[in-house]
Amino acid sequence: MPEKPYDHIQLELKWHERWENATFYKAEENSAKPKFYVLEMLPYPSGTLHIGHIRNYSIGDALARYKWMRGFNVLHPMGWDAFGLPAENAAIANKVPPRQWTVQNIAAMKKTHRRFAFSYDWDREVSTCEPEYYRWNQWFFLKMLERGLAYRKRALVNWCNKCATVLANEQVVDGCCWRHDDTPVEQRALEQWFLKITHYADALLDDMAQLEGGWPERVLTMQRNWIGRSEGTEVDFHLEGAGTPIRVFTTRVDTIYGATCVILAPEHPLNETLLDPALKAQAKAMVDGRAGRDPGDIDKEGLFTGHYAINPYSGEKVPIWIANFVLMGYGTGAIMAVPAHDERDFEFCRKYAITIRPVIRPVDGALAVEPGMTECFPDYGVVENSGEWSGLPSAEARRKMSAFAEQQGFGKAAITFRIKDWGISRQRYWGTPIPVIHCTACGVVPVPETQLPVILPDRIEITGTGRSPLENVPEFVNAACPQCGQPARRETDTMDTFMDSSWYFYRYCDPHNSTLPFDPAKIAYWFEIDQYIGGVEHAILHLIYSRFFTKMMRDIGLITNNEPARRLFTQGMVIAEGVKMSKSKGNVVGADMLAEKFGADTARMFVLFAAPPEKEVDWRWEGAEGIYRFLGRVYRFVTRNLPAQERSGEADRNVLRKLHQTLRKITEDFESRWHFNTCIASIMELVNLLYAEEQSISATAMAQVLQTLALMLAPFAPYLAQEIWEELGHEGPVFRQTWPVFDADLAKEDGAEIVVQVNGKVRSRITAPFGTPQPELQAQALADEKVKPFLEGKQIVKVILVPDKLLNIVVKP
RNA sequence: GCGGAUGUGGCGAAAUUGGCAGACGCGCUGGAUUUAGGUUCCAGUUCCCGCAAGGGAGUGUAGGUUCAAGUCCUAUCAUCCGCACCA
Repeated sequence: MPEKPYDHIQLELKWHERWENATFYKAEENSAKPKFYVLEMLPYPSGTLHIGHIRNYSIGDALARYKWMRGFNVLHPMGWDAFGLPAENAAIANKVPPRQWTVQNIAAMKKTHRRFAFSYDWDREVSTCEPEYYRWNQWFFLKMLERGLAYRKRALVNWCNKCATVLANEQVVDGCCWRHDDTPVEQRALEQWFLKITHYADALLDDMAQLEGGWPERVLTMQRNWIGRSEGTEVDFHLEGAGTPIRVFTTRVDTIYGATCVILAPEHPLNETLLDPALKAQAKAMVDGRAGRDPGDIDKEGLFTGHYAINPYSGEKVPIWIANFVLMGYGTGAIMAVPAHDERDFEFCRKYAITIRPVIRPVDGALAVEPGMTECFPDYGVVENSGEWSGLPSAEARRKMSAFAEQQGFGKAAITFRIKDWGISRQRYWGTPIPVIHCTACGVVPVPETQLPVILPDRIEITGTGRSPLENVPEFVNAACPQCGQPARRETDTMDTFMDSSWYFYRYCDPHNSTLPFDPAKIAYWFEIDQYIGGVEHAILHLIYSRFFTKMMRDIGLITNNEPARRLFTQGMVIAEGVKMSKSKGNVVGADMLAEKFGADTARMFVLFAAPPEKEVDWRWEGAEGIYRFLGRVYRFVTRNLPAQERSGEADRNVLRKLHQTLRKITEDFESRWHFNTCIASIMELVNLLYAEEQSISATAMAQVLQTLALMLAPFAPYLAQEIWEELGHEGPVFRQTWPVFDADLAKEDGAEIVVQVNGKVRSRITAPFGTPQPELQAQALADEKVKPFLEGKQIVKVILVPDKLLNIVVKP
């Protein structure tokens, strides 16, 4: 048959229509097959998919299709992280209600999704802004409230005056609001709802052992740092005279005899009673002065309070200072300064001429001498000049001195975490309403479960100024107290949208359940997620919240797994012609643009081909043309060889060998490292060989090759693979066929090609049967015309053989 | 400042365990097809010398280990990422 031109538009359109109502991406409910849950991070419905999304989904899609072909019952769902501030901003800018804006965007993006034919089970689609979904956010909130895992407290939050709202930490850029880069963010004390993630701090840290190997080390390290567990001692320094003692946290209680002052954070509550008005003002200025600034370029500043405290070990009287480098948010908000053994304390005490007293000497050295010290000695060593503790090694002193503090009642061993409880209150409209009611008589009353969901009202005016938009909706705000029935006020804050994404992947398992967030039996079947794929930018926030939710759900008794995902893969970014893509640069490569220019197959295959998936990809249009050419080459070759013609068959062995080598490579890569770039390259090599040998391939071999080629392409280029599958006379979806098995014997070379080196330099190559022993190879090599000149007049020192690979003759003059 | 990753042709990259550096693709050059352009097909393409055969050099830089180093070790530079007064 004459070859057909590769008309990707017609070809993709044809299958697009035929697949419109296809059911073959549905996960089976009761299956005898082993299950495989592959998940890509759900997108925010901004309105368009870009090349970065396409990369993420192409990786997941290739894996899902491969797993199907390997006989797994695959769950491959998709949804929308549909709440969030951009919808509100759009509402202000374009006067479009957030819901309408969001729903339109989802429709547009779903269309693009379908165009790319990603293999999702759309029946399980989840959109987090729908009451059927967010009611379970509220349900989880109530469960946490019952267990004391959700609580309300006054806390400092980031506040932007121009937005008149709280900002999340990640919306503070260089100390200013992300929307107003001329407006410094203020710290304001507000009543906020918190989730007690710190309750699970140890579990989150310890269970990382289960993730080792399955999650990127980088992500685990980032989480470990974020949780920031540190073991130390809390010690009370009593005030000289009366007053609440100052509790400090230190990891180096062994250095406490070297403590020459106590330093409080400028916002430490004790300052209220300790400071006179003038000093209070200075302390306040200190707090404001460091707000949002890069800690690296803030100079250490402090002031003496005029008060003294007593070191409980030595009985020594030390001055109490306030300094800007002591953080209220960590430990107890107060430290003992040991300038001789801590870099920051050293810098501070030098500046203010506070005594520096060495008390730790290096194990094999002498105690430093002051005055004259130019740097501190922060390492462990041997304790000196410390009363009864002198002579002990640091580690032992830490233990014994902690125990002593506890015995004497002025302190204890303590563990401090860097991670803080998760503040989830947002003074915004487009989010999940927090299901509580404020009653003047009963206080804060949870909305009863039976009254869920608390529906977010649609009729609302968003101006972008003033208070939370919900406060202006009387029919929302005014409610009866569930306890006493008297008129009360509904909470108008909504939840952080990270709530939504913390458990959506559970909902996929049972998306239409109206009595529970999901049926535990279904979770027991599908979980853990076998492969989660997404960007590394979520390493901390989303991925730590998700792990927290999983532990909370386990403790409620809903699930039995400890962790949400067994394996996590973080794909690299996509940049455009060397620079980061961004709306402001106008260089965002949109998915629809791609589909129009080259078709979905080319676009998704190119992002896989351009680099291994964990690396950054540089999008270049010319590069994509190469893939387009390749797909055309495949299609033309297949169509002109149908039906296969009887030819000599001289090349059969060669071609079949290459075929099985290719198959082996792709199979092994899917099972291990996912270097799809080299997988695609090896298919190209195969096709290049087919072009070269076209006239010498028998009909039998040709049929075999074409069929396997279609199957191998199925995970990467589903449209083309399907079209070929049909041209070959088959029915049904190609990606539901069985993945072909490679034949190790067919893949084997006929014999070994052995590189002959002289002093490590390649001089010749010889062929020999596999396993030829050294003496024979050596004889052959020594007789080789290309090798001889390099041996002349030289003495052979030794000969090294790497069996079936290489022979190195070492000579000297 | 601390921690991590990366550095290979004009470009994206490959080399999975110390054993042929540059697979595959882009771009470029030449040829065939075509009225021409495009498409398609074929060949060439790390650098230097050479008509060629061939030779020499070469994986950020400088050393080292080894018969053999892109790969291991030491130092150093650059880029990117993360953390950053965490007591």
